Amino acid sequence: MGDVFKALADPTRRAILDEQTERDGQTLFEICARLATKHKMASTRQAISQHLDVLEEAELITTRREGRYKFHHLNTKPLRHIVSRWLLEEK
Amino acid sequence: MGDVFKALADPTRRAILDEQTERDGQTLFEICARLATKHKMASTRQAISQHLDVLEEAELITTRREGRYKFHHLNTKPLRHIVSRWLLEEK
DNA sequence: CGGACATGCAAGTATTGACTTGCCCATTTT
DNA sequence: AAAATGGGCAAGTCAATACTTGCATGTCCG
Repeated sequence: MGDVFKALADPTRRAILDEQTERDGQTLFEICARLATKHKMASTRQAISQHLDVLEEAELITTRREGRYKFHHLNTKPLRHIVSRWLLEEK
Repeated sequence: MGDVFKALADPTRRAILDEQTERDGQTLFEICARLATKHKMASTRQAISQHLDVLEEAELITTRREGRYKFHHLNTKPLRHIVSRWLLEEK
């Protein structure tokens, strides 16, 4: 399994998570388009595809194939480890 | 200000935060010693010093000088941004 | 079937980041 | 004052990572 923290280290990947928060279940091309317009990030399809691989290995997103489409879904479970590791004593 | 997520991307820095959680207000040498023994991480003083710089820039630790000693204190506030960014809808 | 569409794979480049090495400064101790 | 102690600075090395480039595969639609 991949490293959740390393997956979060890249700003483009965090923008992808933001985008998935706003609209879950997007395809690669949708993510590309919305990153370019809404987040002003002009990354190539291949670059974003590799970012998605990293996020998937860290289990921050899950994927579902349907014909030639591949949909990406957000999974926030790994993020809760961060909370339980250092934020146990919430005020 | 530094990048909180990039600061968290390194396992040694995360171990430092763990160590500070257990015992707050340590000096550089104390951290070196305890990382070596309790966390089995044999890093040099300079390496750890640089990690502490990164953590301080990310405001995950604050420092307090006293004579020739410099004490390091944990600050979890930046971590709460993570929660508010993706974990708003807790089950 | 053939072309357009959505995605995957892999090698190469380039930048970032972790660590080393060597020396320096300030404070305390004797 | 001199040595010991705690920490800082800066250039260089090496490995990890982000991105590019080019081509390949599978699916849908006419």
